[in-house]
Amino acid sequence: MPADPATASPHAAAAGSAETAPAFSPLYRQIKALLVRSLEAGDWAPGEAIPSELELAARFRVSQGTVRKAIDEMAADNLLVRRQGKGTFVATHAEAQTQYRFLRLTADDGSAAPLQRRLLDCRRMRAPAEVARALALERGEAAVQIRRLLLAAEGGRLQPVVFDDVWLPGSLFRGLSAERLESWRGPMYRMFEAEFSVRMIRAEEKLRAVAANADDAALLDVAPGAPLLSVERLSFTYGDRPVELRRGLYHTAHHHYRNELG
Amino acid sequence: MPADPATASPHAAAAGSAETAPAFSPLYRQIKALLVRSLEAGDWAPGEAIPSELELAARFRVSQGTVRKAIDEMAADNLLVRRQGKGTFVATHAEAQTQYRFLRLTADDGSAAPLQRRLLDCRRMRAPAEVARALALERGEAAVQIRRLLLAAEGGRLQPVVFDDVWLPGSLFRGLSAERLESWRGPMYRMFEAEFSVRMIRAEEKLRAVAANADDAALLDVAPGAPLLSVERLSFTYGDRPVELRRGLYHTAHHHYRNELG
DNA sequence: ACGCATTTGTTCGTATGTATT
DNA sequence: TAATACATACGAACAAATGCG
Repeated sequence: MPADPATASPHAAAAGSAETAPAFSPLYRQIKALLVRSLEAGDWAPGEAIPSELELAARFRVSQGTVRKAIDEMAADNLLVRRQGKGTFVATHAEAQTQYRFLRLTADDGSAAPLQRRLLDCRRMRAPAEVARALALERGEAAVQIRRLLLAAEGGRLQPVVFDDVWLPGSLFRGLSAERLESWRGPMYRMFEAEFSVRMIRAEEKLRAVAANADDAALLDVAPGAPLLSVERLSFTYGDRPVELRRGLYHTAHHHYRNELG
Repeated sequence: MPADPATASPHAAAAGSAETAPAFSPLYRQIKALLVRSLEAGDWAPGEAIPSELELAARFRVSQGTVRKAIDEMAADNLLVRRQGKGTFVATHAEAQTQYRFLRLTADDGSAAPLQRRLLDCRRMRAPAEVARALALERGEAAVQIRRLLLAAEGGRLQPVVFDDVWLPGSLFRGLSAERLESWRGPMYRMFEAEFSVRMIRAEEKLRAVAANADDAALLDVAPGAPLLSVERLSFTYGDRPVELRRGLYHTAHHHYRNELG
């Protein structure tokens, strides 16, 4: 019989609490919870390999199969990436397949040319009420606002396609500045995890069609009133804590937002 | 040692073909392929239970664990639904959780009031070129066009929110008529699988913001030129065969399209 | 170039727990 | 209560991929 991995065996846990929602949790889920906590605590850096299944099994005093099932779920959650023969690695926003995991914009002609970035500004300020609410900040707490354009090369000319307005909790992103953003090569989310240890795990988006106002129209080089796709994104890190509010305006004349329904 | 489930053992299959893409496929994937073929052939109707894991294991001469892994993947693909203590069931577009599996429209206030349907017309005709291409039909082959509105009760009045323009292959939907659509209670996809044995497994959507033309504006009760969310959906059945092309126009003043990024 | 050790992937078998009827 | 079906957990063995000596 395996020793208990946490402070209570699954059966003791089941018998012990009689009122909470998850009154019982199978062993592999307890292992998963422990592993998630290790990820959260930064025990293993993004891109790094976690210990092998056998080692984890020994550490937790459970069978390899139980560890395997925990890791399976975490891989399905995009927290880990398995590579046969090599090991299991902490997921990153840097890898080829997941490079722009959260960007669903595609050119209508299917060309996968990466978009150019143009930073408009990056400022620290008190979070506006709406932002504070979304990010669960106190009234008047600091926030960072980033505004930028993404541009596509169309017929030789750079055309703006996306206007992003990003809000981050100031407390988590001390030292983030326009200069650091400018000098960073690679996806923004990669920078967040590498430089600020903030990992975007999951996001919820709300899409709607809106008419361009004068400012948006000027930025995106469209006529005022032109239809734009508004994408409001709330991104979460471990423990479903919201850590980014982003509002994107997409000019969808030659691009579209693709989605897969399963 | 288990007898081979198909006509060749995994190793024989691996040794046998030296040029095809999936030169080797693990046993549980071969089982999965067999089960998918059974679903496709209609061996078990939607909503019906498939044989138990132990029975399938005996039938295919493999262990229960191998069947289990095949079923696990099919459940992840939304082809099957597992229910502890009861059995494993063929997925349906009728169940509560999956009732409107493919409809991502949500009211801004979070109310989950179901939308009313209003059928505009249902006609058979030769498929237009664009539709024929999307559905892989021959030139001039028959198609069915359905047009309808979805309406929400807002402040006591019914307001149109979605205008759907649906195209189906005529050969698969013989006998589909406005009358049958009118009299059907429940999701359209549920009707398709129950009455025409066409199961929508998966879909790809392309979203963009467009300006309402005169006809759209009249149907959706908005001003001409108003921004609308265009959702172009291509739905697939088994074997990734396209069986529906749908273009929805969403009025997103009080509703939005929600999406989850993992 | 070859073989070996390591790590994940696959498959089997068995026992027991939990949910449903 | 008993039977059935899926869920969890263990253990063992071999296959496939990788990397190193």
